[in-house]
Amino acid sequence: MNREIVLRLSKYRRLLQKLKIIGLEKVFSNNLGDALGVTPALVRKDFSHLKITGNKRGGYIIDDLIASINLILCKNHPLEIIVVGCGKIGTALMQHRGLAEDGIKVAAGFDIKPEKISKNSEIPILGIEELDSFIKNRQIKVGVISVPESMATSVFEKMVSAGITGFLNFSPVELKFNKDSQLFDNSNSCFINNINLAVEIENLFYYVNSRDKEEKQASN
Amino acid sequence: MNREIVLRLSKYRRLLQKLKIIGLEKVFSNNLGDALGVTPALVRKDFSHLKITGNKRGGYIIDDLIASINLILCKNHPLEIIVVGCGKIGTALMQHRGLAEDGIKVAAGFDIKPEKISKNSEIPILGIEELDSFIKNRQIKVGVISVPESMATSVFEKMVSAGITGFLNFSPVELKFNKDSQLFDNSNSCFINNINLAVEIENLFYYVNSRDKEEKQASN
DNA sequence: TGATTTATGTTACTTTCTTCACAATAAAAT
DNA sequence: ATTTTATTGTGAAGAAAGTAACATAAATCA
Repeated sequence: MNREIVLRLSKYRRLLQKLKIIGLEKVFSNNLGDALGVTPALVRKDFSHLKITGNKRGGYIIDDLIASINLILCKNHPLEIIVVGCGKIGTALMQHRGLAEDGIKVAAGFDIKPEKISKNSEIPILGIEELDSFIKNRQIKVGVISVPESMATSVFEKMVSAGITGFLNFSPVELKFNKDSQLFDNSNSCFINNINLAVEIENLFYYVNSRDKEEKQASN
Repeated sequence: MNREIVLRLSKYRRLLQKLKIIGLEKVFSNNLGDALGVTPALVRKDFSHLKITGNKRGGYIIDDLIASINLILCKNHPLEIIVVGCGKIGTALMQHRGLAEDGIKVAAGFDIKPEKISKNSEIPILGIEELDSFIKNRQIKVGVISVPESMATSVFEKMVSAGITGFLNFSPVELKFNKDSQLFDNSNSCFINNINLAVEIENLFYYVNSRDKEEKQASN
């Protein structure tokens, strides 16, 4: 399934939970569309695609929707991740309330610096040398990379070989899965979400400035 | 211009600077395509779209490419941003090396808690009450929102009315620019990049798990 | 100088995602 | 019971982004 649909599912889910708390029981494609800024037709198509069916003139039952989406997003058991690189961003992520609120648990952090290690914290921080065994023992599948640029590729390869298949990468290196590489056997492939904060901000500046330019032209 | 193209431009730029440091002078669409994981045709199309022209059989001159992209991305003057909400994520961002390395300067942070305020730090942290005047005086156009969910909308509206038009939003609220709202005059519109970390991780779990399911089916 | 090689620039194609539009149908109203 | 209303579900149209392919032209080589 398309990444965009899956992202929308997460957002529908968040919204539906809020509506439920408020006390609503049914919701229309129209409402969900407004909240997400998409057309109601797309909402209905998303649901139809997932075999979720509503009621003519009655909309969708919120509880049913949440249940269906939970099933698809595997939200019925806790989602365990690790964070590799406990610098500012890594630590911020480990302590981020939003994750826990959404049922995501950070099983451990890892760092190369001995002074960062604290095995008995609520979320333990372990040395890189324990990375491989931890991932294998706990069967961790998803990890965050928040190490400096120079370490990113080697950390990535360690994580892949230990069994991680989903990556959220905050290092500026554009990680990509190279099927041709000897390192990875073909049966494996992995999913990488590269978030480069500088690039995201640069991108905003482009649009802000291009709008300013347009306005200047328009005023001439 | 399409968001995807602009993101690729940032990535080309990063790469080109590295190639330049190594000592290269020319580069082929092929090289850039490999590095970014796209087809060479798309690289050429991107450049052609930007009126950047190469040399038949000779590829593109790296210096020229960098200069053209810098112009488009406004990288010839420092890009000043503010960070509103100096919790874990906000602070991590303010001190993030990657931003400075890419010519992005955090002009100030803002927080509601008096104990966080420190007007004389290298990057000052000011109270929310100074937000409006600071944005207006310094003509800041781009801001990061890293406040708790409950504050996000009100902070967003304050920033819009002070003149911010580009937003990187880490709060779980899906901010969107509502033209119909009385709050915003129609001549303004703004660019919002919502990054919901929990949603990004959920998304990875979906793919990781769906691959596992496929494998189980295949083995039956 | 002419042939050959190699990378660009661009047109046409393909694919993928979204919106439009409307038939189907369930609930509500009369 | 019949009509009206409101919302779903979906097939067809449209838009957008990326790929493939090839004519074009510069550089090299003979």
